Amino acid sequence: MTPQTFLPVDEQLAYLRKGAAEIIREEELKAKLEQSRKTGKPLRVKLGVDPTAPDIHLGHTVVIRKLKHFQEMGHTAVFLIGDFTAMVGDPTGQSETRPPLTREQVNANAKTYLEQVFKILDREKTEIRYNSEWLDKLSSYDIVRLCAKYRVARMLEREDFHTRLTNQQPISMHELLYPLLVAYDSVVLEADVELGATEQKFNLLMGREIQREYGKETQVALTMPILVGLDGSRKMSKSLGNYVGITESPEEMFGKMMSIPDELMWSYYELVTDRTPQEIAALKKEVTGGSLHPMDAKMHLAKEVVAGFHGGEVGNKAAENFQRVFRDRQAPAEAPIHKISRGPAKKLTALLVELKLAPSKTEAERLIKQKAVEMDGVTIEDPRREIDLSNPCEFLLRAGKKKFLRIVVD
RNA sequence: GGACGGGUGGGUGAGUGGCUAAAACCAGCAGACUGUAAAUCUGCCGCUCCUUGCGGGCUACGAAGGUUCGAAUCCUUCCCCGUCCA
Repeated sequence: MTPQTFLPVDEQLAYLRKGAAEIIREEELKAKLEQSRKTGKPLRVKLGVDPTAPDIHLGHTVVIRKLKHFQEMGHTAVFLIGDFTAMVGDPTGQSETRPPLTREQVNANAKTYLEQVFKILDREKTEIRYNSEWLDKLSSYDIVRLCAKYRVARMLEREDFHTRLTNQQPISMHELLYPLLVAYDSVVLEADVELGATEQKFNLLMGREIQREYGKETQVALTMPILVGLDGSRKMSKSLGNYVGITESPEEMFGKMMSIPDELMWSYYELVTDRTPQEIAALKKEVTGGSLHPMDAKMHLAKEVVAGFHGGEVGNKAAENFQRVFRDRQAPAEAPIHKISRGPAKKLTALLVELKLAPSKTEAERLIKQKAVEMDGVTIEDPRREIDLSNPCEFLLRAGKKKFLRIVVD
């Protein structure tokens, strides 16, 4: 590899620091950056992810985006798939032991994960590793030796273990192993920097200590804040349903972004866009000064996020569509089209379920009774309404605020 | 192994034989208002059928049996979780 030229350290640092919750220790990062600039050798930046779910959402992207920043600065992004540790289960922030995943689940998840990750990272420049590569090979002896390098009392200092202990909740032995294994990954990968969410702080710091124990240079721990979910209060997570999946359609994504509380948009600007801190500050000033409507500021945000995953053109379209539907209260320019073949008349309730606009007929009936269902802009009030499907036709069906479907009968 | 305590709808959690599809709260959904923000108000919030009715049926309170006209509630067995003692 040809020696690389890097931006001045201060410039790099300013960009890398953006949005970060904590850098431990910043002086070390600075020193490492200086060293790398001098030698032309990029830093190895580790981001470990456990493929515990098949889909990633905006919350996961915060830290991936930071890895991207390092990549943009010319450093080596090491994307570590914790295929082994996923089977152990990260106890971080868990109030209970996680059910372990099977190897098959983990592999399947890892695959879809990577596809999604490369919407952000540069595939060509990313080093992808799997920790089963080395963790699978550890002998019992190796594991005992690894365990010998850390003290129980210190392990139990962790907040999650501590609260579980005081709340008389169970902690399984293997959960104690998790932080050690993750730390060991850093030893093998010779990480200069490890990224993680704030809740990973303990694990990242542990990496430093274990690296030291194994005679390696210690990594810098850079933590990113947890992205708050759409509800504005709890962490973004799939199980809470307050998330934006990165494979979602532009319209859905846009709509979801617009539904976040106003105050939240600033942290979103910081954590899920590549805007510089100065730009964000300027924007914020405009809004507080009254020269920019908060909704417009939020629309910019939504547009950027959508554009990031679907392309700029699509972002603009999603914005236009949003204005059309919700500001001007018109039918969307392009609703997803659903074709159905001709047949006997069908009850609207059944149709709604079939089209997945309602989870059950009971629910569909409720929606109609609550005046939430429209056909071509006309509210349907009769839950017994039947839809004639005997002739080719086309209509726009709306269920609730957000769900539109253009039905084509042929 | 012993002694206790506990398992109720997405969550917390009431309910100790009929008035209970199961209080209350949270979450969720819809409508109004609006900027699909927040706040607020109203309604809904197991499934299904139709003649859409304060309608019928089915399923549901860890599991399986039993007692009873009737069980989330009583009995038996089992499973699971926690605490304390060893």
